[in-house]
Amino acid sequence: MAATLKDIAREVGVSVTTVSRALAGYSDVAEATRLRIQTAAARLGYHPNLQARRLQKQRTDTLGFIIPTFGPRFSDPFFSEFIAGIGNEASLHDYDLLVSTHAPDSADEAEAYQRAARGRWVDGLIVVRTRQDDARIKLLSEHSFPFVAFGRSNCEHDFPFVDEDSAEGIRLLVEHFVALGHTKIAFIAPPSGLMFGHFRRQGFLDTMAANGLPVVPEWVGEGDMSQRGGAAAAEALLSHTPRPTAIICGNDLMAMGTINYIQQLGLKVGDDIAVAGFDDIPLAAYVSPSLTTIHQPIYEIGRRTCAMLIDIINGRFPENPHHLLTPTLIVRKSSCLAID
Amino acid sequence: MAATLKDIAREVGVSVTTVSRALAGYSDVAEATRLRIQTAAARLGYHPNLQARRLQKQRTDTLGFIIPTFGPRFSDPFFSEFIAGIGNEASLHDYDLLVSTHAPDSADEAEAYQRAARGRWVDGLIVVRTRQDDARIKLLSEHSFPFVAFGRSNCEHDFPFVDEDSAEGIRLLVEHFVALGHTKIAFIAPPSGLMFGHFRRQGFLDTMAANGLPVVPEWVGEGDMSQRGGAAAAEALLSHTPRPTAIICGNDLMAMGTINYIQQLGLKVGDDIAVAGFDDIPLAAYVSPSLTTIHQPIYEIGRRTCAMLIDIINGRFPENPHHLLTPTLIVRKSSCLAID
DNA sequence: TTGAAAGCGCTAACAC
DNA sequence: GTGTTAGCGCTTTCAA
Repeated sequence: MAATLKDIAREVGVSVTTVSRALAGYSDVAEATRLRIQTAAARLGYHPNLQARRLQKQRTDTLGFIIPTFGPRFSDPFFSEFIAGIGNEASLHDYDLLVSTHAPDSADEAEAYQRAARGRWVDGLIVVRTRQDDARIKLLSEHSFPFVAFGRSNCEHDFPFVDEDSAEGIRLLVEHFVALGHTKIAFIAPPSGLMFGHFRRQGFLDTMAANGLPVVPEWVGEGDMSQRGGAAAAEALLSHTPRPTAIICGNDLMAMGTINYIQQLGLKVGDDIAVAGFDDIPLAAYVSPSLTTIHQPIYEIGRRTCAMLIDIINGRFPENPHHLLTPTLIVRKSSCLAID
Repeated sequence: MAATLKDIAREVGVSVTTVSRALAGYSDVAEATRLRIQTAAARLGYHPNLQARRLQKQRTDTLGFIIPTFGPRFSDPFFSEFIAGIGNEASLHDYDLLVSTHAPDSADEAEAYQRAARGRWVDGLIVVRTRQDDARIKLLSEHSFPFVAFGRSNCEHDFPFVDEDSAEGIRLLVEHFVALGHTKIAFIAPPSGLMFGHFRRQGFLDTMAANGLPVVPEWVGEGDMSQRGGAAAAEALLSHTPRPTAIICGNDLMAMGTINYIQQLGLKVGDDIAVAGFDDIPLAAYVSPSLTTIHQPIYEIGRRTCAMLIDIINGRFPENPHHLLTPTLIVRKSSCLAID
């Protein structure tokens, strides 16, 4: 069906080897021969069989990204932004990107990582949403399989990562509210099994303490990172008296759920209750009121993570394999309608 | 490094052939032998080399999805939702999903499709955002390369697709506004090079005519599907007098940009000016005012597209290769604040 | 029930 | 400059 080197060789009357070298641009081929070969290749519509090349070269020129997602869908804008980053960086370096989704910590997921680490499925992996005692990191580290994580972890292995200083981000948010005069500040944390959930929660507790503010247990909730989860956590928080006057949410999606719930109560966000999120997803500026949040350059993080991985795969181990990015506070109306 | 069939064969003292058959579950292997082989395989941590298997089997068990995107990023939630659909369906059938991004109609994109069609890069492709005289469809059809499109086209080839009846969706929107008493209705169309842009525009013109309403040229704009594009088009529309009282946007993102611009003018969306979108992205319900729109079950469409492709790859050509889905109107506040 | 041999399409070491 | 040979790891006739 598709033309092979053999077809070209037969056509031109040379050996398969010569064709291979001519097309690969080796210098030890007579220009005349190369020309005839190139012509024939073009005429036959030759494209190399990638499987064959990969088997021979013992590399797939493919990167893997296993999305840890519960349920059938991921509506989390984080992933699309991140995929765009790694995808574009990968194609810049002629790598393909293989994407699949598996529930976090499922047998399914473990199997996928096994396959990657042992089956030459891909040349390297990108790991996101790092977890406490992350089994993925353990496995890959033990197999010395190339990978880069978005997120730190608490395991004994040292591994390359890009991460954002989540605790610092939360600190900015808390101090923003303190500066606005708030003292009754609530927090809706991401799941603490996730490392960034842990860091964000810790950042909240530390900054509250540093400012001499009390942490009311009823004002510290937890949500599953979705709008629905945010709304549910907000409902729980706000059913207690006295109410907090400000709510920091562990991510933007939960902040949107929170805003929605507050509005249902007939209260005014940014006036009666201040709200902030974390991530600065593209729509954060468009919801109403617009969302005060911490900017994470997800696209850029994706690119850097991917670039680092490609370096590692090609034996260029980075001098500094631990990138910790400094977050930026984005003040919008949800924290105070009067601002701006 | 990684264990191969040969390693197991040496270990157990049988031939590679026997190991292969034992592991593949063939019945012509003595149970005792199989057991020894399985034990050895487990102990050595054997995982088949996928490249080798693929080369031999002449199939990759991989599906390709080339995202047509301008610029460095795709913040369009459509893609993440769609990828989730195809990704999950693919993994259900043990297919991998290869994702890459290329600018529509670029040389780059053409090359990627060539590679797919001729280089045994993937077993089949999913094509989205079909275009007028779509070169991708032409190429794949001529090579009889398995693919399924999300969207129809105007080319001479007959090909399998899943699509939504965009014209019908717009009809629902126009008649919704007509029922609310609007007569001055504007439209911000998606690029007409895109087939759904064409259908949506046509749906608008037809329904306006059917209702005896004038189509004012200044009230028909076009945007690039982004918030920014929507805001720009809205600005152009609203600079004319008289102003329209309702604006139908070709997608939700543009509707959000439009809403934003209207609010900047100090006007009230759903009161001074009614706005509607198209797609029902997850956040449509969360923006303020919530967005009247046409629901497209993107996730489900992704799944069906993918399922159809897998059927085709495996020689099960569908009885009906043309799925046209009926859209649903979702009425929210942006079309009329008074409505629930 | 098992093994030998061939071949998927490509690359690379080595000879000529 | 070019060809011969071998081999990547696997599956699959075909014999034994």
